[in-house]
Amino acid sequence: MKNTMPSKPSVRYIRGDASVVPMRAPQFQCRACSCRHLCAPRGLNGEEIRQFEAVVGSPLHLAKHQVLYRAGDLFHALYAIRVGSLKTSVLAEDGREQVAGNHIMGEIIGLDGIAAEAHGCQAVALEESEVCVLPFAALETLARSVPALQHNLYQLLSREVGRDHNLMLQLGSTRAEGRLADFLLNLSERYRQRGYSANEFVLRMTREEIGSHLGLTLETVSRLFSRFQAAGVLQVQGRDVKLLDLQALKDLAG
Amino acid sequence: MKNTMPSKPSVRYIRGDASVVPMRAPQFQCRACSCRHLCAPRGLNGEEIRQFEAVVGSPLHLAKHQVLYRAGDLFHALYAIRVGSLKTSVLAEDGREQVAGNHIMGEIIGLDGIAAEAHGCQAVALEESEVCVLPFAALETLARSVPALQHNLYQLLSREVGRDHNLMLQLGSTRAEGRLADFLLNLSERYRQRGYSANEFVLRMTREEIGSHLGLTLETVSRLFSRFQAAGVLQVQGRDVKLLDLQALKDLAG
DNA sequence: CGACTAGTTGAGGCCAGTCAATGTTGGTGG
DNA sequence: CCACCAACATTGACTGGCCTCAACTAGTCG
Repeated sequence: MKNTMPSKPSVRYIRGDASVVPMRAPQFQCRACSCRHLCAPRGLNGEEIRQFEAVVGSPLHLAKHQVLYRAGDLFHALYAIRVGSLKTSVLAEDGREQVAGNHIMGEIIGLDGIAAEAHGCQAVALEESEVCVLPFAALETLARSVPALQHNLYQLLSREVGRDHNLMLQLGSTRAEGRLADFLLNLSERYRQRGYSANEFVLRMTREEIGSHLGLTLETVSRLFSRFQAAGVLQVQGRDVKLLDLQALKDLAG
Repeated sequence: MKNTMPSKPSVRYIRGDASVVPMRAPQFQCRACSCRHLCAPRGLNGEEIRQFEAVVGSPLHLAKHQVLYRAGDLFHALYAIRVGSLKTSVLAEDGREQVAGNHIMGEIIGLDGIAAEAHGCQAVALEESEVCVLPFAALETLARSVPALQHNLYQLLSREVGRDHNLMLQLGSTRAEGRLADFLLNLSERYRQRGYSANEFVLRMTREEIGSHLGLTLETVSRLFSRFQAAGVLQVQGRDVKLLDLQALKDLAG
C-alpha cells in the first residue's frame, strides 16, 4: 500500500494475451509428456488419451512474469503446467495481494474459474514456463463418455479443496516458524514426486511472495531462513535451498 | 492442547453411525425442498430432477453435536444440508482442531473426500439438523447423462475452492478486527440469500469455534464483540447478534 | 446445590509487524 | 568490461496486537 507507484499496477508484469504463442502441433503431446502420470489424463487408456489430446490446445509458452490470466478474465480453460512454475494470487479491492498457490509442473490451475465463469485470481509465471490449454467446455463433454476423465476432474477439484483446507489450518493455527517449515516440506515432497531432489531445490518465489503466501512479512521470512540456517536445519543462499534435517523441519511444522 | 482431558477426544460429540436414522420416503423431496434453487439439482428439468431424487438417499436427522463423518471415514457420499447447520474441521496430528467451514442449509459438504476416497475433515452438527445423502458414485453416473447436473457438481467444487481462497486471503492479510467483520458479513449475506434476516441472526458456533475458524483465540473474539458493540456497530448477547451498521462492518473488513 | 460449560474482562509478555539502514544480485546500456 | 540502477535480501531497533494466564459471572443440567 505504498503510494509511491500510483500508475503502475504493482510490478512489471508482462501482458499476456498478445505475446502468447502456440508452440507445436498437439499430437502425441500427452503420451510423451513427463507429467502424464500426474496430470488430467492419468489412468486413461490409449484410445481415451487420443481423444483427450484432440481436445487439448497447443501448449503456450510463458516468459518470466508473464500473466496467464487475470482476476475477472472470462474463464474458458484450465491450464496444466508442463514446464516451469506459476503463482496464483487473490487480489483484494484495496490492491493487497495474497499468494494463494505456488504451482509446479504436473499441476492444474484455473479451477476456481468454473463456478463464476470468470477467474477469481490471477496466474503469473514465476520463471519461463509452458502450459497446456484444456478448454473446459470440451473437457466436460468428453468427460461424459470417458468416466475415468470425469472422475479425474472431480478428483482434481477435490484435491485442491483439501490442499486449501490444510493451508488454512497452517495459517490459522501455527506460528511463523511452523508455516515456513511446512511450506518447505510441502514443496520438497512435490519435487520428490516428480523425480527431483527432495533436499535441494530453487525457490521460485521472492521472500515477499513466500511471506504473502504464508501470511507473513518478507522480513519475517528472511529472518526465519537465517534462523533455520543457524540451527543447522537447512542451508540457504538467496533462492537456493538445501534441506539438511527433514525431521527437525517436521518437528517445527507440527 | 490442555492436558486435562487425555482420554476424551475433545468435546462430548455424539457418535454418529449408530443413531443416524432415515426420516421419510425420498420421493418428491427435492421439488418440495426450500433449498432447491441453491442445491445440487438446481436448473434441472422435471424428468432430470426425478432421476436425481431417485439417487438421493433418505434424509438423515442429526442431533446437536452429532458427528456426520470423521476424518478418515470412507467417503461414499456428499451431504446437502436441508435444515440446521454444521461445522467442518480439520484435525492436526497433535489434536489441534481448525474449523474449516461453517455450513448452513442449502450448502453441500464432504467435497474434499472425493480425492482421497476418505474424508479429510470431520463434520459435526451445530444444532439439530437434517441432511440429504448424495451417494457420489451414483451421482457421477447420473451426471454423465445429465449435463446440467455434471456442470452443477463442477461448479459446487469450484465455488468451494474460491471460498477457501477468500478465507485464506482474510487469514493471511487481515488482522483480527477485519476477520471477524468479514465473517459476520459473510454469514449475513448467506442468510439473506436464503430469505432470512441479514441483520439479525443466531451464531451457532461458540467463541472458541469462531476463533478457530478465524485463526484467533476465544478471548480475542469475545473482546472484539464487546468492542464492536461499544462502537455501535452491532448488538450482541451471547449467540444473538444484531448488525446495526453494515457499512461500518464493511469498512472494518477491508 | 455443586459441577460444568460458555462467556467476559484484566494484566503482562512475546511474536511478528513496522520502519529503517545496508548489502547483494542481476540486467542494461555506455 | 564496467558502471549504474532496480529489485531482492538481510539485519537491527522498536512497537503493538494478539496470545497466555487468570479471575470472575451467568446459565444449564443432573
